[in-house]
Amino acid sequence: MKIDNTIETFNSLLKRRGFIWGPSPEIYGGLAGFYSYGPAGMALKNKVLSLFRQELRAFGFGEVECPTIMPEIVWKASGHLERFIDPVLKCKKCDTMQRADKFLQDLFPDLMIDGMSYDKMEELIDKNNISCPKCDTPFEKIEEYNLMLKTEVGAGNIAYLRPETATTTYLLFNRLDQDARRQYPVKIFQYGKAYRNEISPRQQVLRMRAFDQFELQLFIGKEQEMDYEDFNEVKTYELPLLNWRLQEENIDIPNTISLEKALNDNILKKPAYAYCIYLGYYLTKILGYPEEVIRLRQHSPNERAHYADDAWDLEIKTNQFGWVEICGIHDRTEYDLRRHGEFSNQNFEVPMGQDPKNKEIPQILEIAFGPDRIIYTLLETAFNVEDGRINLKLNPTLAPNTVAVFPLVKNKESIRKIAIDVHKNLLKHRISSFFDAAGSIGKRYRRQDELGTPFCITIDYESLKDNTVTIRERDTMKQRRIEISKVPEVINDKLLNITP
RNA sequence: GCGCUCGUAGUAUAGUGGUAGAAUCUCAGGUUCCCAACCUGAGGACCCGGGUUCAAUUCCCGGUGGGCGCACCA
Repeated sequence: MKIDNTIETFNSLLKRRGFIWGPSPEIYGGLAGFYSYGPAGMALKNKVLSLFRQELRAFGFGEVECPTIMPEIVWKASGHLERFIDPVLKCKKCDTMQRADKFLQDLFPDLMIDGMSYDKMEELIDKNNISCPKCDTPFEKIEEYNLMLKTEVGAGNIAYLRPETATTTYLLFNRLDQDARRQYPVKIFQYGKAYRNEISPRQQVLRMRAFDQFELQLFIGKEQEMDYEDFNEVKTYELPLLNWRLQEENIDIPNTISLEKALNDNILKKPAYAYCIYLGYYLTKILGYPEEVIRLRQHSPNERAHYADDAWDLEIKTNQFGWVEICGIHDRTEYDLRRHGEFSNQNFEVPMGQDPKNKEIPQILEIAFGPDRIIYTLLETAFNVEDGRINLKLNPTLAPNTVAVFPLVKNKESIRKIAIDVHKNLLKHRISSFFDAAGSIGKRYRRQDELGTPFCITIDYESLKDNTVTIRERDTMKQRRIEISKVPEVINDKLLNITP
């Protein structure tokens, strides 16, 4: 097939090299919105997750894991049952579907549609003889479209697959409060699957019906939010911020300013929230995205989720899909804990300051990553074609294979033997090494370039004489000779120099 | 979900009312060796179901999946 610098070449690479396959199950024709990761994709994903876990330990976060299915009451309390079910109007004739509330709001800008009952909406439709905008046929009655996947647990207990991991983390609040010995902020993250019954999933893994979330939560006091110690360490960092007022003026170039200035200019309100924005940006940056493809975009007030007081998306610029949200940073206030306290009859007020009598429900700040979107955008931004050669310029620490080892020729037993020894020694040092003897040496280099392997070791005739091998770097294709005994050490050194 | 459009080896494609052709790929053997070389041999596909027909991968209908547009996107 043709190798050129196009999105088609990239899309076929994803499949050919075992990054992403689907929709799954492919042999049965596939189900829209479900994808599988191949070995290369999974290796990359695992390396991203490991890096995140390692970093978050350093930032003082603990990890939890909760069930992906929760009873109905949880989603009543969280507000998802109400907000994730959309009223829809279907035309009797042409089957066009409209979202009832939005449709009516557009027709009656002066009425307050939000919160109106379905009966009231029907009444409004009847009174005004509203019909399908396409074919002028009357609508069917309002139906519900539930974005949550419903299931039954045991006999007849209604439950839902979680539409986000965050809520399940909040349900542990009283445990976490004790576990952390009331040392606020309590910092917790959860990684796992979430499910949404998207009406029309498109854009590959960017909008799946079963997807990963990696969500960080800060449980924090109201006062602490405004006077947050850790913020001082990061306040001078400059971040590309595109606030909603800029967007309203049709400006889509972010303002790169320090967090301190953003607070002073009232773009951000709370130092602790600003810190979360920094943390989201930091975790994104260490994955190796170039600066120019990252921006932080604020939601306008009517774009925000039902629980959010402020919301910023961390977006990556892609060729295929434009700006893609890979992380959402939300100020969820005390909404979630208040609701779960109410619905479960628990008292979630805890003393947050010096005075044990002064109790409050903690605020929640959330940093929610979509690992699948990370994988896609990492691959797309790393994809390069240079003179007909595909080079996947992944961050070397994240590449599926760290090293590949080749015998220069496959039919010289002495050379092959050394190559296998070098390969095994690398594995012994727990360095991801891949052995390949098939095809010409050039072809083997190219195969690894397509996987983003940063280093290739080749054993040649000279190796037989002086115990040295060549190490070739992916981006420059330059090579130099090093001693066989030093191979793992050299690789580790190189990785260390690149690691953030 | 609606409309338009498309679905052929792993990948990207040609083509046909009488079951497919080249490329690349994969495997084996040979040869060469530091950037997709060459030779020999082999392997591999018409999205699913129904209909029309003597015969359907091809035509029709339905489903399903992709792309685009509309709607939706916590």
